[in-house]
Amino acid sequence: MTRPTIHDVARAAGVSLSTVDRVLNDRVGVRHATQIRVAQAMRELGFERNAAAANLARRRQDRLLFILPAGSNSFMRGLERELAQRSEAWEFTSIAVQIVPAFDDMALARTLQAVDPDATDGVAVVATDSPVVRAALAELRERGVAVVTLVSDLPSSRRQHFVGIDNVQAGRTAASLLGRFCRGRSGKIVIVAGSMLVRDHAERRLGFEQVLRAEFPDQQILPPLEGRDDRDIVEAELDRVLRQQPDVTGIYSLGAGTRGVARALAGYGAGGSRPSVVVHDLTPHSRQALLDGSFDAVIHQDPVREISAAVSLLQSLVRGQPVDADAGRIGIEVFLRDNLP
Amino acid sequence: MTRPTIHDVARAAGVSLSTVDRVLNDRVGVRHATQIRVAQAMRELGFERNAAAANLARRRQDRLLFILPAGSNSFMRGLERELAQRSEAWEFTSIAVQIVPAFDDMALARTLQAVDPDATDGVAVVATDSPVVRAALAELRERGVAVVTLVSDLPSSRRQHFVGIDNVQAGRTAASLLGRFCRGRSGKIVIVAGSMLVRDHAERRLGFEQVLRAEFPDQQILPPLEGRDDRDIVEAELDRVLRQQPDVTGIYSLGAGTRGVARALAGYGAGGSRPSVVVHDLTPHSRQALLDGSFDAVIHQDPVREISAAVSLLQSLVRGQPVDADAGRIGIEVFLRDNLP
DNA sequence: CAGATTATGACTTACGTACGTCAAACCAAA
DNA sequence: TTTGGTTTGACGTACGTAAGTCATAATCTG
Repeated sequence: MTRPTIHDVARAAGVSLSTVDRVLNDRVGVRHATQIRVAQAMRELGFERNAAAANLARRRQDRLLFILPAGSNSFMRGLERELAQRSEAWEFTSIAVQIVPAFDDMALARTLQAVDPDATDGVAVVATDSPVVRAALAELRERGVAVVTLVSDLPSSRRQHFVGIDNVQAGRTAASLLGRFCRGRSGKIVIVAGSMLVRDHAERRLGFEQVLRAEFPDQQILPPLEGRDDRDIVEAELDRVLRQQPDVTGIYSLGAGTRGVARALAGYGAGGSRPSVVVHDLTPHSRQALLDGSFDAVIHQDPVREISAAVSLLQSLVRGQPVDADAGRIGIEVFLRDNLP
Repeated sequence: MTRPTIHDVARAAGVSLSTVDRVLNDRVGVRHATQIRVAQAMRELGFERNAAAANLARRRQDRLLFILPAGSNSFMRGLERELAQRSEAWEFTSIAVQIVPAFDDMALARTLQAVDPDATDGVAVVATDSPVVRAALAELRERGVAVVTLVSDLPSSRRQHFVGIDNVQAGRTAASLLGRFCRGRSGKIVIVAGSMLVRDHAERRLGFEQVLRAEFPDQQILPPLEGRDDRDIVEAELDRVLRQQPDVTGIYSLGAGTRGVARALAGYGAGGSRPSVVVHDLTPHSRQALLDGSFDAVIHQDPVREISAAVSLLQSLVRGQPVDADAGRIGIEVFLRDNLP
């Protein structure tokens, strides 16, 4: 009827509460045979540790730190807002946020070095890809701090997990959509990126070109524009290309210069002749562009899920609990005008 | 530093623990002025009730019941599996599942009448739209049981909330996709439904036709097939239509006969001339069809979110906590071959 | 102002687990 | 048998809140 407690386990296994506790929390001083007996009893009774009571008794607080890039990037600001709003939503966990200059690996490395291992149990970091960052991250792990990367990964570093979407898949998804949208109108496709030095952008481009080349060979991909996630640069560059190339059928914006894309397209009006447009990240601006029909689709990663996945993953790591290999994987969302949340 | 407790609140407000408890749990016997003082102190200290401790002390179990239709519908079986697997995942909540014949309003009404209000605090039901169901549901509410509808709504009934996707929006999304996929190839669009007597199917059709008529007027919508969610009927009917109408450019399957759609399309091979296909609900079969290229997109509702939204909504209702008006709204997901989870 | 009523305080027990201390029991080797 | 180590049990306190009892203080009623 009611859930079994450690008392029930103790009785069933014929041992004392202390021994059950020792087994449950991997403490030393239990003979192997006894361990087996207790584990057996737990299985038979279907015992599950009451997490509420456990957390209450263990008056530990997990202290987590999130390191995010500065700048006007709507997505990053969304993560920050989410962290601020829900910082009290996790039991027995305190969350700090630190903002560092964007695209600045030295600054990020310095910040990582300055993390106090005695005041921080785990770190989630939006990684800039660079050797100094890798080194600082490894050192942090040496000092016993759990580390996961967020949004943009740093593979073959000592980070324990990555939390975010699969950016190659995201690029492939964009190509599947845009290719279908442009079918029957062969022409040129423009890719608008932030910078190919950022890992997630490079991966998105890779996936996009894979699929478009293989499945929609009548579309020609132009060399990518690098807009540095700046709306003015993006607008100017894209405007130039659209003037030079009259037969652009599709635009894929894989970075954060979305407002620039919308402005460069303003000339087309509502006519059916404008290029099909797929961009990343749902923001007030991309939402508006979907609604007024200037964008066709938005590929999105949900900040809410991203944050909660990062928090629970770090909690598990810090508490030494086992974690799934793909625990940090966030789904890629596709929004059209009609399924906006 | 550490979170304030009721002790801190008591001290700050100059009252006893008992009084704080009385205020916190809306018990009688506190003068209004005192209430204000305590509430003020809570606000100033930023007090938040420790849910773990509260649940531990209040040894209540919320007893919830899920009523699902029988049959081979993959989506419903997915919900059932999810409930079975995670029935222990919610603290202080026990979950029971009851299966009733599908599309059978009398059976559903009888089941609702048989619910024991002394053993059940809340019910989530996949509603069949019918007066007897409405009546049984109203009666259940009279007897003090919280009720939400799941997946398929029953508006203007006494259910307190609906948990699921907005099915009109889902239909609109399908049309946005399919219309774009078929652009440049004007022709006929086939809608494959389960039954127009089921509310969610009717709503999806409505949304689909709205958008397709308004934005893609060169496509002609054929009268909907009613396949009763049966793969064999769907296959036969669709096969017949595809033979009679040579210029079908798109298919929208809004019910659960997905396997039948795949089989009817088998004749087309991998050529580019097959109709574009959008179906509902990600299942092993629709996933396979996406992967081998016979479907273009899947509109999905996530059973995991559906269940957890229903559980936490019912918990709030049962515990008398305030709930958001749109707390049960689940996002509409779009899957292509490349963003499959 | 007595008496009734209401508001408040003081205190207790309980929830299920963590964690510490101490002593007793057990076991193996000397 | 003694010694020294390991394993186990008995017990207590703590976590923050819920919920109860009972006494007393404050306030209202007539």
